[in-house]
Amino acid sequence: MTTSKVYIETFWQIHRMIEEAGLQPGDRLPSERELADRLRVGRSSVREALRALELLGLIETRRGEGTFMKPFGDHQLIQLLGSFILQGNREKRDLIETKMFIERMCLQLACERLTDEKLEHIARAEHTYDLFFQRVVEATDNYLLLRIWLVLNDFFEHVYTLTLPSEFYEQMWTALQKRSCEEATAIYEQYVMQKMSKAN
Amino acid sequence: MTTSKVYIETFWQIHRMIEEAGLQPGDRLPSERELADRLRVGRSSVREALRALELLGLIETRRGEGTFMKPFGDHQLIQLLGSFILQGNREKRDLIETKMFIERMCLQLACERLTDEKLEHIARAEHTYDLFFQRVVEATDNYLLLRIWLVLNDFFEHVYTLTLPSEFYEQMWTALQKRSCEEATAIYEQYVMQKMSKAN
DNA sequence: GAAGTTAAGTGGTCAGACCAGTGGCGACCA
DNA sequence: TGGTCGCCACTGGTCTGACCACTTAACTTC
Repeated sequence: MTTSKVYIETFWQIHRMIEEAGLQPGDRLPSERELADRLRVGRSSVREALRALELLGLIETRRGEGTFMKPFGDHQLIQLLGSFILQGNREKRDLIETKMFIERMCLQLACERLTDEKLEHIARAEHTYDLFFQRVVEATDNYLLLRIWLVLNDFFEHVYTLTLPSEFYEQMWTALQKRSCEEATAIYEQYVMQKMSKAN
Repeated sequence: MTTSKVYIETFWQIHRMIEEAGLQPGDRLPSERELADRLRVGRSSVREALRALELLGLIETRRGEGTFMKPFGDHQLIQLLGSFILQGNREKRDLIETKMFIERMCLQLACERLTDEKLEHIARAEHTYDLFFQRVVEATDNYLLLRIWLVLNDFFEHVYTLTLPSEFYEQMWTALQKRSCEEATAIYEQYVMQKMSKAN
């Protein structure tokens, strides 16, 4: 009311600055020190504002290089999911259930849309669950879905570590190569869902 | 995997602390200085982590008083995020595709878990798409899924208005009453997906 | 007992220092 | 000439200590 918080003010000023300068994805923002200087606020306030912009997915910071506009029209609605974090086992169950459902959904979509190029990309992925599956989700060509999955996976990693045998990755890749939705789903259920049901 | 940035680590540590202490809405968190002391990081890092939690709607800070758990149910973030949406066609496609997929997922889950009480609740819902479907999603008993759907729906409403004939609601309710996943899915595809494919 | 004062604690902000990466520029060498 | 190496300026990341504005509660005073 009386004095609005500086970092909020700064947030909007930077946001306006981005709009007025017409910054495009990949473009660089002024350095934190210069922003602080220009807006006549402390660097810490600038940083708190930048954190918000980062969380919203508008910018990306790279140490030693600078702050950049993030690629893709990245409406970060999904971050809202963060509000679910309020404690409890029930939320964990919900998280696992939702994540598995979405992953199966992605497998289906991937089978429909998979290009040879994307297939190659998946093949080259390391045999860790998150890296492998990220490429599968990318193959769906649905950026929103990717965002949702990334958030779910991020939370998931703080709860469990999922390691699967090499056969899983090999069989899954074979199924994807054949674009066989049924086969991919079956493999997923056999390995992942079985393992997660035991973990509960 | 390993996040080198302190403020991200701190974010998760505070989050864990909230969980383990079982903090409820309205409860107070330790002061910034105490958190910094306890987690052995600088106060500025604590503040950047708190900013993130605040943006996610988990906490609320009151100058001179402290930091408190926030009651959930706040839509303020959605409004904030709303100012960032620059709707491209690709994003629309992703939104519609994802929302429809999730709704079908919810139909499946609802058929598995639907209680008579929830069924009644659905029956009493008005015949508007969002109100009807919200109750369906609620019937899945998965709060995370509900959160995701609410966000998707919120944005969806800024793009389209979906009106369906009464038959849809009646047929759907009949299918749910029978707990028939196949039937419900078929009705969904017949009415919703058909209509949306034309809208594109 | 009530009103006013004080002191301690809290979030908000700033300035300055240092660390750790990045990248460009110039000196040096083959 | 062409390449390489190393220096240095600049960037984000972090910490510290200081001060302000505000709240609360204990204390003093009438």
